Amino acid sequence: MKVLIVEDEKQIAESLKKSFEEEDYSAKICFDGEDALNTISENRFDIILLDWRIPKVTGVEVCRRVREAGDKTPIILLTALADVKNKIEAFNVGADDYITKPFSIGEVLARITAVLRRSQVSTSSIMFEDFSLNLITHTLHTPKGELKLTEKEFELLRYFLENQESLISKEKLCEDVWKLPFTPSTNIVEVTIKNLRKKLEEYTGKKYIKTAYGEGYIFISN
Amino acid sequence: MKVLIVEDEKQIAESLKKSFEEEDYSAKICFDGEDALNTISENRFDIILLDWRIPKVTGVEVCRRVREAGDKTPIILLTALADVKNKIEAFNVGADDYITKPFSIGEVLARITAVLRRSQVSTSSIMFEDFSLNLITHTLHTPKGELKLTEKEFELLRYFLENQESLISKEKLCEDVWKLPFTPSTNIVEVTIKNLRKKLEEYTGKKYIKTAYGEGYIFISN
DNA sequence: AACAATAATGAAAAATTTTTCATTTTTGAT
DNA sequence: ATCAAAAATGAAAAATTTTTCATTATTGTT
Repeated sequence: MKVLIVEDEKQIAESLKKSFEEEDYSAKICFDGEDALNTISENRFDIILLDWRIPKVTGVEVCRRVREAGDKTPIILLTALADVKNKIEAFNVGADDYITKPFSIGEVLARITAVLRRSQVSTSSIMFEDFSLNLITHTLHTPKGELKLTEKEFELLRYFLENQESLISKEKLCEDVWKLPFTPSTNIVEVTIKNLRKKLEEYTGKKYIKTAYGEGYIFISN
Repeated sequence: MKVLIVEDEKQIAESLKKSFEEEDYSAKICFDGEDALNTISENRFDIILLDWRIPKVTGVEVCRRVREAGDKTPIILLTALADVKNKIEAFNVGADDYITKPFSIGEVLARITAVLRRSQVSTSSIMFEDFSLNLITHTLHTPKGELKLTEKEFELLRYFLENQESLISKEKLCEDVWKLPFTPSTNIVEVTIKNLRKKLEEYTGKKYIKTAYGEGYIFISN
């Protein structure tokens, strides 16, 4: 889980960061709106915590521009004022939630969970670079056309997309994708990875699944 | 498509009803909030158009109670005032959209389409009576437990759930579920229906798929 | 009641998917 | 460079799903 914290008050930012890291989230801090926009355009985050009053470009403006660019990363706006007008503006501008300062860490974590749950339920497909995976039809949409994946290939790819850029061991894949309680004596994972790789490369021309010798696999764009 | 119109101004209600019927929607009218609540609890609608100012129980209150009862039928609130406060209240109370009077029929139809599209995308499962079908995992959840359907069974059941209580010919099923352009020389439909019926009855004890001899099938609760 | 048309069914065949297995290739360490 | 461990691969086997087929049951009409 990658969180971006956009907040100019160093104390608050650092304390949020620390709390997230205790939850095993990786957190990055931006201190102004300009920095935030650059960071967001270059990185993928699972959620963005965005303070309303930040230097250079306001939080609302950042949010508006992110949405304008077609980016649907969940955004929670942080504000000092508990004003309904602000609330409306926040939602109008495309934010997913709105938290009033002062807040407790617990509250922030709860809201994040809620927002993520909502945004996951409401997406019927997962986008990644030049392709998307439709979760309803199990179809892979690529520039070269679309194809239906088999059950296992679909489940594996979805798992990778939900855990992008993190190292996943073969054992973990067995547990989470195949629901097997322990390390397999077989090589089902390798075989399914081979087949998925073939289809992905055939349709996108890219090699997304890297192997980390002796450790596992990583789904990454480059 | 079943629409419920809750509106005490007879002229508006009748004109909406007429327009819907031209679009091949079936429309029912309630003239007050009490009537609306009873009707909603006894019938299933695809969408509810709910006027804000209606006798006995207000539209907002109707909306609130419907949601409190766990009913997620899309609701569009109609109001004479274009006030942001009302807008917030509408959404707080669980409405899916908000239209200000006076409105054109075209506007209402457009909003309905938008709301339905959104609500379809965001539901990850379809509920029906005592079971639900998870669209992501293709799992049928029943009081007696859950089971994963095969692809074809899943697609057939989903099609039935999306076209509840309407007569569907075998040819239509072939076209829409199997994507075959013409009447089959085979009985794939019958066979898949048999298997789906077996699973449904085994897990719910009920016979949902009725056959209309010489005409087709109907998915209905009774 | 008899009949023809339509639908339901069990079981086999065909097709597809998943898993296993034997072999080759790649990797990192010595 | 050599070696052993790990991963990739092609192809076969096993399992599952989909479709076909032959037969039986049901329905509406006469």
